[in-house]
Amino acid sequence: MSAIGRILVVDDDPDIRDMLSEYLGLHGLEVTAVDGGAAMRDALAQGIPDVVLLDLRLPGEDGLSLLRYLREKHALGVVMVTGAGETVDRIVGLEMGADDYIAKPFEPRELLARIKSVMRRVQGGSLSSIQTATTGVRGGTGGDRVSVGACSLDLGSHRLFDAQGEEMMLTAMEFDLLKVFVEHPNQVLSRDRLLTLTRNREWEPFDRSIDIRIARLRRKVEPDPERPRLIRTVRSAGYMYVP
Amino acid sequence: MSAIGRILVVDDDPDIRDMLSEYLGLHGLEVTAVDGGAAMRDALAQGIPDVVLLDLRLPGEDGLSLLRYLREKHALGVVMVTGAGETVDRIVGLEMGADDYIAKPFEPRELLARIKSVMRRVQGGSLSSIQTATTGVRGGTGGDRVSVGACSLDLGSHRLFDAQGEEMMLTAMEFDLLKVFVEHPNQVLSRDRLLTLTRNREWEPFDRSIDIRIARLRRKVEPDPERPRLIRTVRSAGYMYVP
DNA sequence: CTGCGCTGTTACCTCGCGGTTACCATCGAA
DNA sequence: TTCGATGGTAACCGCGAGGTAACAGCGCAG
Repeated sequence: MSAIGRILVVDDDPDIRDMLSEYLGLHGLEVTAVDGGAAMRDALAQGIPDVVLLDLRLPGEDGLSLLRYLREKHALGVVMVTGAGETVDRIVGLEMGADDYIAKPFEPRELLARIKSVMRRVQGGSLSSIQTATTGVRGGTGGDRVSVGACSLDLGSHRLFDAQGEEMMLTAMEFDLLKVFVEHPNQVLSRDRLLTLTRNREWEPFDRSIDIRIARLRRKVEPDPERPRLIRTVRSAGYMYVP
Repeated sequence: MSAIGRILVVDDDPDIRDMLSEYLGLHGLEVTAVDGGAAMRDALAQGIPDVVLLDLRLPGEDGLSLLRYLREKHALGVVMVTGAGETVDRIVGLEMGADDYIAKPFEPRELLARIKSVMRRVQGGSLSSIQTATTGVRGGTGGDRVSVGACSLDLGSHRLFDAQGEEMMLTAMEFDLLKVFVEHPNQVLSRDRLLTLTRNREWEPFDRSIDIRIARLRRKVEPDPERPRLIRTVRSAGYMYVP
């Protein structure tokens, strides 16, 4: 399953960084961990996470000023972490604009819950259709339906239906790949890009896995897999989806 | 005499909590009062009320985000309380999905009236009532009947009947899980989501409890438990109910 | 206290997904 | 045409996700 969000951990203790990276990673978050303000700015230059987990007490530039910096420059969620005796600062931190707060030593599960809560708030408006929190019972309809050639793809239920309405079973990998294509029509996507977009890994030369994935996907969505029209091969460049 | 309904008061002011507990209690409501978001979640883990009375201005996680949380996780009524000068937020609160709204300082009688109104709507209408199990028999509502494959599920009495009308015994856990599925058809539900929706706890990696629950439920509702069709496995994503 | 039923944990097994390898087809440049 | 480069895919295989049996712990009724 795709990552539920990206988090940047800022803490000077390497043990804590390792622990959090592993724990949060296992729970489906994409984690980056750095040790201080300078490294944080570098990381932000690489990409903006949904949430920053920020230690209040840091050598050098302290957490509050980093918080102020984040609030000025970026629109993201911030969860502050403070040492044991520093609960007094709670009000200060929150008034500064942190979205939530947790004191060391913390229960990993509680931290996760708070992060998720902030993440929901952050992702709520901007990002792509995460389950819109409708009031009451949701209608029985699945998510968005997208037509793919003669087939129809249900993004909510991960299901593909052919022209006759018969369901074709898709594996997780096939769905991810097809989804990427649907989201990037008429663009040549390199193998590298395809691997990144399906959150798999980096591509290395002579990696044929993408080709296999394409072949397997074509067998399911192309009317005539021998002569593919939907998912085109662009020689020495990659593949392209043309609706 | 039995309580006419259960209400959870979330307010950081102890005086207000005391006052409301007494006043609403005297008027036949079963009241629980807590001081913030964390305590609210704890209280919800104990049992789901009919209505939550939610202060908009709270230290820490503010009322709006709690409202969003409630709307995502539970089917219950929400009445927002705001401070004097905050009437501007009315629209925001209601658009967020609060069922009603009242401004401090309020007349207790008016508050009670609004709560009762929301409570009627919640208890009478489409919203569920898991809590009937613990509070004993609530008005003998005929309970909605939902068909699940060849079976039929009575949401009011927590009973499941097979094609021949024979009753199949369901444990509490099995009912909760099945109910969640019925309320979210054709959606892939992650293990994490399933656990929170059944009011259990957070999920941690390698937690197999959900799998066991699924297996046990399948044995009861699937015509052929070997080849499940109703409750489908979505590899590396979760499970999905397809009616 | 005792027995019982519910529920989570552990452990083991199974199976299918997805990647690697290998070989062939095809394309493009000489 | 020839030859290297590129892509298609058949076949194999390792591993990890998921099913579930068996056990343990717990709450509860008697």
